Amino acid sequence: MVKKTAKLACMETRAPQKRRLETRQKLIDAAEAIIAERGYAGLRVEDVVARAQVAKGTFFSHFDDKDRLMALLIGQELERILDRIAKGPTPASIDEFAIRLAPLMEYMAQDRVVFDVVLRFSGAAAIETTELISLNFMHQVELFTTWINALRGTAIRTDVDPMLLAEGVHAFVIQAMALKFCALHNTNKSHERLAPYLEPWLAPPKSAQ
Amino acid sequence: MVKKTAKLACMETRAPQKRRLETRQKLIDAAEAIIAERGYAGLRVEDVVARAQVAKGTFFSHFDDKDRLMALLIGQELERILDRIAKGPTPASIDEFAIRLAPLMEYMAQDRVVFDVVLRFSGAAAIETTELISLNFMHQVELFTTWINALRGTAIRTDVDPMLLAEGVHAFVIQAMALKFCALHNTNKSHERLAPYLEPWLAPPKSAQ
Amino acid sequence: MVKKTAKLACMETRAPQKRRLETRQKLIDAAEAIIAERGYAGLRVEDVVARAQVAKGTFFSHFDDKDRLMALLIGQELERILDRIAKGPTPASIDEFAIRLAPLMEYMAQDRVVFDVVLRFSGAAAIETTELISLNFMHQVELFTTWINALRGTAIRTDVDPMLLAEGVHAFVIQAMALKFCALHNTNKSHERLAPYLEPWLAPPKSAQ
Amino acid sequence: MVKKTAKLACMETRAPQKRRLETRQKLIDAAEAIIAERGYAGLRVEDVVARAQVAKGTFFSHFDDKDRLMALLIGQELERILDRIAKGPTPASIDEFAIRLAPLMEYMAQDRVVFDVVLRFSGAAAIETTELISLNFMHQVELFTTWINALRGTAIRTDVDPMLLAEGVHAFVIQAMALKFCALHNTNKSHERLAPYLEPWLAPPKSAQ
DNA sequence: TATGAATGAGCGTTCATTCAT
DNA sequence: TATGAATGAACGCTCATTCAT
Repeated sequence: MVKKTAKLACMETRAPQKRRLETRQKLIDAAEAIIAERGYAGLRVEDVVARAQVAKGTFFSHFDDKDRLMALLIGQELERILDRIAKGPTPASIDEFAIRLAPLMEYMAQDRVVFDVVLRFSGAAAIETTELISLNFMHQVELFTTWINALRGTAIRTDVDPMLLAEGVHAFVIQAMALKFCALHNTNKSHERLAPYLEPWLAPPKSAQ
Repeated sequence: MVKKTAKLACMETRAPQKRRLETRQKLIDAAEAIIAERGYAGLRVEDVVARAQVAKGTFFSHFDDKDRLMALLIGQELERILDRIAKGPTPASIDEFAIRLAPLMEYMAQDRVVFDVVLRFSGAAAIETTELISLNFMHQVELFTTWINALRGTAIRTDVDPMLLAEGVHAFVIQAMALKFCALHNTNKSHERLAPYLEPWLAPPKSAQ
Repeated sequence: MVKKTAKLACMETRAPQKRRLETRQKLIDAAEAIIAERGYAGLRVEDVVARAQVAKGTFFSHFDDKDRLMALLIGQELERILDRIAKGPTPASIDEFAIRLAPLMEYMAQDRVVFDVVLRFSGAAAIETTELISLNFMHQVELFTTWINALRGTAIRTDVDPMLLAEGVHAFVIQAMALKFCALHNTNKSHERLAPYLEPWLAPPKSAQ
Repeated sequence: MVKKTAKLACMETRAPQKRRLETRQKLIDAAEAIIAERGYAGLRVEDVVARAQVAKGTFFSHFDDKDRLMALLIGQELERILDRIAKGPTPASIDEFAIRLAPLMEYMAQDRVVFDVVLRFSGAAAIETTELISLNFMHQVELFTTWINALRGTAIRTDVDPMLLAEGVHAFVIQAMALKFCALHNTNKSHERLAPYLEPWLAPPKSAQ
């Protein structure tokens, strides 16, 4: 799996030429079109290059890997979704918290392939922090922390560090996504899978045990 | 991908003959031996039948699929591990709770292949509840509930339904397993990934906010 | 392909028991039903025995071979068709001759499998004259000879032995059937493939060259 | 059975590169060598690629199918045989006509596999006229017509269109080939199977009935 | 840079036939 | 007799990736 001729990170590369960028975009466009038609699982390098009117080798001169392209595409989409969520109002309750996250979860759980890529690239492979998916995860925790701080003391408990709570939320999001693929817990709405856990996780303890 | 001559669920199938069961066991034994030697990723149908001294056609008359066999093997192993855990003493604290689950998590996270199969067969594909992995997940929740009930009122909060707590624990287990493949959260011990979340999740609320 | 324990032809076999005959008939019925549904190419031993509610081995205790069963089925059908043709009036012209043979040709050319079996069992394998298809071929030549004799001197030439002519006709029938599978000569009606050859073959020579 | 990524007929395919042609030839050569050693029935894809020192995938990127390769090989051989026949002198009699065709018939009837492939690819499957076997059949009729024209008026009748006669001859050739597999008519020499039919078919009518 | 031919290991499948019970 | 589990050799196919031009 290790690329033999990995480009050195420090290598001074002159600005990519216009033609190269165009080719890259053609490939991305082709891939997105195919995904729109056939889903992520239906994405095949062969089809991408055919659609982009480009040779197979060209693909691999632009993307190390098919998975790398997917990670890029998925990362972009995650950012778009998170942006849209961030632009909305801060949730006023825990329930709303869950609801606001629905689009993110829906997207991640839509497809086994997305799920796989998200997991793979959110972590291990992502030491180079250029990986969009990893960045997005950080953005998610940041957003959650903001929200938690806003509700802290009212709807949200104060006995746990907001950051840890945020990470926990993120964990629940991932888990709820994973459970999408698990019939045992499969209710229809993703936020309905999330909320039951969010409540005891975030709510302030009832006064008396 | 639909099996052409799938056996009808309602079909009168008389009990398999002794020889059939023996052959099945030979296949399973062969597969386990190969996995022990070369790991799950090194399992090849061709080797299994060679080792079991059985024809390839026989393999496919017993298991739909290589993945199906793996799901069976992994399911068995999960049961074995869970049994061992269940036989041990009830954990006395939340930390111990996490520690006791380590073997389960270690096994599930040992290998991407196991991880994949567990996820795939725990859920979607497992509408047929014959799937061992699904069953094992239920067993896990049962065990957790027992433990939670045992600690309820002392180490564990009483303001949340034990069953829901148990499901939450299971969710954290899965998530921690997933995070094994995620460098950002990758600490060495699996229970160390689990514990930070288990504490606020299970512990009784501190007396005053 | 040679059966190891072929039954000796001279073996005194007691009359088959009723149950055996019933099983045999169940198999034949099942096979015919499947052929009606899926064509000869779709006939699989597995399905036959399933439909007949009989074990696989039973099939082979009744028919040496799948092909043997097919030869039986096809032979029966050929006899039925030839009988129907023979019951009709003697053709009054060469064209009619061709037309009268259409049902036979249509049946034989309907399907590559039928074609194959007919060829195989009309000849080589058919040294045991019990083979229905071989017998049917003889019946065909007999019928043709009758017809040729009826028209001899009027519509049909007298300079060639009627028997040879009959064999030639049979040859043309087979050939026209074969040509069904050959696009170059593929006109719609089988008798239209036959007639052009029958005319110069059977017609009396025009008085003067 | 429909190829998933069948190349569109209209697709702009630039001329294949030299290397591709060489590989193709390697495959063909390997196949021919194997056939020479083990006969058509002994041709196995695995052996072909092994001998050609080429990957299995490569085979299928060159030929849809094992049968397709065979059709090519057989078509080539038929052309070679027909060329040799065409280079010889025009037959001087009907008997010679039959004799001259012997090599063609011998080749086609040598082997059930060849016979099958010839029939399958001469016809139905051969709508794409690229199929060599179909082309060869046309070439045969052309050659026969030339011969018939040469003998017309002396050894061959004038009351039937030469082209129709030629097609009839071709039909007889095919039929004689088919009858090779039919014991009832199985004389040793193929032209001896052909001649009896050729005589009344081609000869001028005797002066008086 | 771009090209596109080649790679290659293994999977899933087929199904008539055999044979021990 | 009937049973049905097992056989087994090959085929077709996949498709991301490599690499020489």
